[in-house]
Amino acid sequence: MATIFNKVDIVNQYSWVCIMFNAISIEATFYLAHAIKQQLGSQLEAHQLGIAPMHVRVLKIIHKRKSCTAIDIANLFKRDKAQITRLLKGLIDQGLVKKESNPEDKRSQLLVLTPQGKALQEDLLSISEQMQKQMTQDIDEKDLDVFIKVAQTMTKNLANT
Amino acid sequence: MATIFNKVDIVNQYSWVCIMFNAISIEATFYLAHAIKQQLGSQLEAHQLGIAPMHVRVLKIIHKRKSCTAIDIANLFKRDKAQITRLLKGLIDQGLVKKESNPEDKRSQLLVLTPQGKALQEDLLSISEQMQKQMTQDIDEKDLDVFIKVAQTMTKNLANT
DNA sequence: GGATAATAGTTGATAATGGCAACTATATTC
DNA sequence: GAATATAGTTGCCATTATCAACTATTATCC
Repeated sequence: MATIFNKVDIVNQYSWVCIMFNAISIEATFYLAHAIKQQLGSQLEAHQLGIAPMHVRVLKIIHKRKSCTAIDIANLFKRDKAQITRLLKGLIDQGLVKKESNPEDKRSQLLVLTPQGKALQEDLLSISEQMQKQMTQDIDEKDLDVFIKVAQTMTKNLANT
Repeated sequence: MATIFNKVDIVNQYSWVCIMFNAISIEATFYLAHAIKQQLGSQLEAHQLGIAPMHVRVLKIIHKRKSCTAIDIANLFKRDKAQITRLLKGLIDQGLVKKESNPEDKRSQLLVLTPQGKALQEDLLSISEQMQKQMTQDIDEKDLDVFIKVAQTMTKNLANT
């Protein structure tokens, strides 16, 4: 994983970007998303879980959503179904997910976690809770709530095209 | 570009993710980052500018930062210098950026926008202002400020490892 | 001033992410 | 029953991203 800068470096460089740029919320979002991805990647590597960040997100959906199909996941993540097919293949190859026939639609398969997948999901739950706790440290609960609501609204505003 | 869902779909699916997940701010960030990337990609394609989102961000840095070098950009974006070298090569190949020798360090080159690059940068400025305006529609100025500050804090918190 | 260590940038290799087009099998609509 | 739409797959390609090893140069140390 890449060298992670100490806080002074982050403060100085990030502040410069914020001062100099017009699209501050866009840049702030990109910075945060990149930092999350890097940290998640580091954690997955440190725990030697052998999966990538998008795999983690897919496993979560399968774990939580009943009667989950590939097109469900594609729709939830706004991704091309081809990409979801590939991500699922990787998880199936690693024995973490399996397909069951969908009694309601022969074209489609229901996705379920294997026992191994469920075990891994427990580890991932712990990791993401830990990350969430770390990144929200010293942030007011109300401010965090505003962050989530603003992010949600901006996502919707961008979809309105 | 992928089909962009209408608002009802986004509301329903996004709310489900928020309800079901534990790492809500992580998911909200990923959703927003993806939406921004897709919208930016669409705009770049619609305007037939022939560059990718990361190229846009690099051009902005070169435009704004005096005595800009590749390692500066790598540090600002927390990317591997190899990636920045490749991104710059693409921009140089397209005649948007050029290298000048750095009188202070023979290992290093100063990056400047060509007249063509400057012209493009004006278009990009307009596009990102437009996107910023669209995505921040109906959002209280104070809430937007909280969003940016919380994003900044979370980015720093993740760097603190 | 020379040896050693660190740095700026490049290249090779690889992985992760992402989308479009075309296809088959199946479901829906008219 | 024909036409249209959909779920999933595969081929192809692009974007993004990092690690390792390299060369040339700079900084540090003695």
